[in-house]
Amino acid sequence: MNPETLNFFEKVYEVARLIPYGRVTSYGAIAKYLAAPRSARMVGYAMNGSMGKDVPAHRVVNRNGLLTGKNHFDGTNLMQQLLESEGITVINSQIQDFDVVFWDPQKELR
DNA sequence: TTTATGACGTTGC
DNA sequence: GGCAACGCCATAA
Repeated sequence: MNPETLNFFEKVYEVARLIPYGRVTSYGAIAKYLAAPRSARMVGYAMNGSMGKDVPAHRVVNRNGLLTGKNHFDGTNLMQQLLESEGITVINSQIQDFDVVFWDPQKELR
């Protein structure tokens, strides 16, 4: 496997770990921060490999604020409960006030 | 090796 | 402003 690919995955995990409590971000934002805006899907795939690690994958959603990856968690609404326990309002796998809780790594970390 | 698929995003209608 | 289609790119079959 390419070293750069490993670095890409590691950077995804690193950024995900930096997400503040009660905040969320999108796959595209992370991909853009990693200078790979065309590889947003790979970010999602990386999260799949992050399961079992110290990565808050539940804080990463798509640009719509929709919990598209909730199926990859054990329970059907586990991801939603995790977010709600952090003070984020989630209704039917849809984050409310997404623009408020949204956390842009490129803007915050710069 | 080629084809299909997907935790996404952008563009066109 | 909402829905459909296309593009990207790594993994799986």
